[in-house]
Amino acid sequence: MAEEYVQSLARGLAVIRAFDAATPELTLSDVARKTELTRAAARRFLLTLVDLGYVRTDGRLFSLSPRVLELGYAYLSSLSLPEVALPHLERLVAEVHESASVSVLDDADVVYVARVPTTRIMRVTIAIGTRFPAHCTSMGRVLLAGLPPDELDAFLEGHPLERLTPRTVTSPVALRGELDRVRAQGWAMVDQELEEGLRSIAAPIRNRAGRAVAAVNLSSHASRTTLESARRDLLPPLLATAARIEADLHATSSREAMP
Amino acid sequence: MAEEYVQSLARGLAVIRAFDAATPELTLSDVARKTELTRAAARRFLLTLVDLGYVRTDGRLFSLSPRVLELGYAYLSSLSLPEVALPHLERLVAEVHESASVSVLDDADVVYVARVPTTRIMRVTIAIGTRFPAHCTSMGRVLLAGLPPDELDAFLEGHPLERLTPRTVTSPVALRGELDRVRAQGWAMVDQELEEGLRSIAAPIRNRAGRAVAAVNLSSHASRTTLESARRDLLPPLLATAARIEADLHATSSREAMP
DNA sequence: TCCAGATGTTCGCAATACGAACGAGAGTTC
DNA sequence: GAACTCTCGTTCGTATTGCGAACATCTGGA
Repeated sequence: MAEEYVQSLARGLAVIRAFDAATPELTLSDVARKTELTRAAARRFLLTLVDLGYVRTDGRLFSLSPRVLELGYAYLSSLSLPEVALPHLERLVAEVHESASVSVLDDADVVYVARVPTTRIMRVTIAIGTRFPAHCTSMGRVLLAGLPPDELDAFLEGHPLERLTPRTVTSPVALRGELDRVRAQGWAMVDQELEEGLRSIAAPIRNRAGRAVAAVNLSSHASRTTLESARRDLLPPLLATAARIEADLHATSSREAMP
Repeated sequence: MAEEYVQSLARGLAVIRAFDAATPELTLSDVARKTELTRAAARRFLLTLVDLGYVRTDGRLFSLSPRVLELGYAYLSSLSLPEVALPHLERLVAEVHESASVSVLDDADVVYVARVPTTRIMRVTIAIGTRFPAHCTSMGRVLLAGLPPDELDAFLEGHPLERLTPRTVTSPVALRGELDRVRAQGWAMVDQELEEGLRSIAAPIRNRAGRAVAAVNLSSHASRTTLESARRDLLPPLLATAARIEADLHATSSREAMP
């Protein structure tokens, strides 16, 4: 913990995060238990959030209000990438009829910042803000491949590679080999390492300095796309889309915060 | 301001909101100015947010980190509607080839909580969390039409109706007339009241008690859709989709926080 | 080089946020 | 019905957390 640390802000944010899919509505005491605060403290934070419009209550149960999206939206609106990328994703999807997404790297995860879905092929829904482990996703692979060597070393040392399916690459040596290949070919394909049946192919989006700062991908299901057809049919339009997004981002880069 | 109010939480959240499209990166002093805090206070909040991973800094400029999406994501993941609705939107878009969205009412705005875009037809990009004034949007119309009379009275008294285009309905009497029509026909069409050229058609999504708690819409451009063809070609699949979303929500309503 | 203005930082202390104790409600037992 | 126990939500005296006045540093202009 830093010296200059406002404990009340940290506690208040933990109260926001206490609401999730499993517990969308909570009593004051539930929140206190979940955040390990006293009931009096939880009450103060909840009442403050209600006053600010971020939380609603019927007098007993508390739940988040749509206004809390404003906080995440601040990030998206501060970043030109989603807005620039979305029309290109729309065009790509109209061409190949598979879901397309853009993500950035944050710690050990990729975080989705733009998406045009077609038909659902995963067990879980992907939305803006969804996070997956970088090591077993196609977009994560191109982003990791673009890290400077010291940052990649730090990543591998700091993050054990979790196994999600029998195919997940979990050894740092094997992953380095995969990333070498990604660097050589300029794109990544991941086959059922995140979820059984899920195939995806990704390309990097680079800034002016040539650093991969985001990734764009297409995802499909193993039942309708062979590895060969993905490379033949999906890769060319994907690479073209990445290039177009880059060109647009460079054209606007005098006013952007680029990841 | 309520008695039980944690000023530090409110201030910290204002710091998050200080970052936007116009100012994605800010110095400590910029943040202080923008939030009307002292530099010392702004510094403490920024350092706290950096420590929590929500803000990044190069030592001079601060910017939001993707992790801040987690705060908005808490709302989306706490609400079953987006997850239930998205597959239905995907199917609807595959059928009619126009962008489809779901939103909820929050104060005087509709807030987008799910979306499948096709081709962009508006000047601004719509993302999850985007807010538009309810009175001049098709989804806002069906949601306002579903308010109890006392709540609709309060809305009209508390919110002057802003004019966005020459066609925007800005008189409370005229809007009441529109809402009467919406109630009678069960859907709403809005023609270039939000933005020139934008046509959209919306249907309500109701909870078990019959209250319109969300809305689903299709949007198109005046250059490619007549009012007549929108009603003939888009309305039937839209209404069918609303019914399907409702059915699915009712099936899961034992575990949901429904708006 | 000097000065003024702007920026970032420190540390004594005031006021903000704290939680122990209280009040209220519900359920159980005698 | 009374008494007791447990859980929940709330209050208010005060401790400690967050405060900002003052200091330190940097930058640009004369």
